[in-house]
Amino acid sequence: MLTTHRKQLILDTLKRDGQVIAKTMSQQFGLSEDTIRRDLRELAEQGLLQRVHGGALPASPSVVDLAGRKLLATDAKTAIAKAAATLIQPKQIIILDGGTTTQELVKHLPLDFELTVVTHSPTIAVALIDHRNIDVIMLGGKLFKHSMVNIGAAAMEAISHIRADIYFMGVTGIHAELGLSTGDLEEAHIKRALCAAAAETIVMASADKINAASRYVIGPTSDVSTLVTEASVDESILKSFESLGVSVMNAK
Amino acid sequence: MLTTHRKQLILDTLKRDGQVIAKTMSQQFGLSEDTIRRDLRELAEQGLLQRVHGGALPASPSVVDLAGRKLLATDAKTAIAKAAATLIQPKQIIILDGGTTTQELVKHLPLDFELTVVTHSPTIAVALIDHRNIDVIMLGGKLFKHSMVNIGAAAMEAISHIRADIYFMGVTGIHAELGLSTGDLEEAHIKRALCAAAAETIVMASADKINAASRYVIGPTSDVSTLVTEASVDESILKSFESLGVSVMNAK
DNA sequence: CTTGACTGTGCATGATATTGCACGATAGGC
DNA sequence: GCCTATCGTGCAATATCATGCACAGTCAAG
Repeated sequence: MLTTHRKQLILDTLKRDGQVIAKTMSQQFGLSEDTIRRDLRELAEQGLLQRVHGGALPASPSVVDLAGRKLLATDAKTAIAKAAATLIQPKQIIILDGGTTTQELVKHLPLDFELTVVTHSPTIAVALIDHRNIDVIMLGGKLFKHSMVNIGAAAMEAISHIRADIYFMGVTGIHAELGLSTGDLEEAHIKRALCAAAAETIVMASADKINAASRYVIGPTSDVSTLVTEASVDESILKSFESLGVSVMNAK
Repeated sequence: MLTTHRKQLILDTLKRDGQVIAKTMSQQFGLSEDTIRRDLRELAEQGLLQRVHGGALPASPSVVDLAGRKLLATDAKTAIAKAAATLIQPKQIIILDGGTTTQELVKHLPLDFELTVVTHSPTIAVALIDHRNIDVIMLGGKLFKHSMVNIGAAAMEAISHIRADIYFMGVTGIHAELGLSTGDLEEAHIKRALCAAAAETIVMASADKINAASRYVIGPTSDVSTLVTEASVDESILKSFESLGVSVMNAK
């Protein structure tokens, strides 16, 4: 048996069962555990799986995923969301991204505010339950649970029928030269499309997102009409955004 | 068993029951309480749970609870949902309506169940957050807050691209002669379309829905393959359903 | 055909992780 | 305040791991 073939079988087993146990594999192939361990080590180096004591798990660790799901908004996020909420006029049509900051924004809208909200996040839709005068338009698609937003072709198609006043975008990074970025390719596509579907785009970003860049680019920073951020951000950096045509709003 | 896997199961139990008891877990895994305690300690260090005397509690209030608590389910509904859950096979594609009963059904699916769920209800989508092996496809549309489901032309269009194994339908009334009915015209349209998009339709209905009729008709009762209901319903009425080709399942 | 470099494998060895038990400390019920 | 269940820590036994090395098979150059 080719080692490449064996490694493929290990990956297949991992995909099927969600885990691989070194001992079981060694028995199955009739080889020593050492050999399997070597395979696992090599596959781990290639990032194809995650090594644990006794065997291996899929590369994207679900435990980390659970750990990363912090729904707690910081004070800064609350302040930013509150400031951003003042930019909304009654009866407008606005697009809301998923994410904790937009979630906070919803909390700062009066319960009888008149508005139409377009969103691809079921979490946002649920958060708007009690706002009796807000019409919610949901964009469908495949739910990307990491960010709790719908993505994929169906989402893109749905966006193409939308024309909104404001798009409130959440980003992983906003950089004067490198532009807007996020951690997932599909999400980047969706955000780009939403940006195009709205007359203006407002980015809400806490200090750690400013002049940071992530893996996938959404578009140039000049696409943004207003950036809402914290007061603690360096003046000169904000100036560089303003020179790109972005009006900066400081939440205190 | 991998220790990582065991920890995952502990977290699953915690999510499902809202608490974990060290003694119970040790018996379940056939390990000493010391080992469980060690696991709990480590998980607590990662902030994934909160350690208490005798076991552990969730670290932060669950999103599922926040969304689900508002709608309280009766004992009958719980029993019906539990029975209905047994009709689902792994790796199937199922359509879930909105409503309290389907919400209950979600709670009875194991957290590692493999499934594709199509839904037009953001509430259901949010409830499926922790089911790591369930792919969620959301159908967009205009959110009808009364039932928390997406309706309208966009929803209809999205449905036309779907082909599922089972559709779990919630109804306001199921009547031997008057058929299936619901309180909103748009919803009736959607339900009709979803019914056509699935190989079989399962209706979950508590006693008060049986032989009741509402304003808008979804379709004939013969469209239903299985009716899941309570034991308290009159035998002769259930017989009348069976003569229409509906197989009746009694949740006790 | 022979030789030597290379690869895949299994085994030995010391290192590390996991587990169960013992024992004293602590918490919670009454 | 007492009693019991639970807890944390240290320790020993076992399982699993990484590393180095030996051996067999492959392949290509000489």
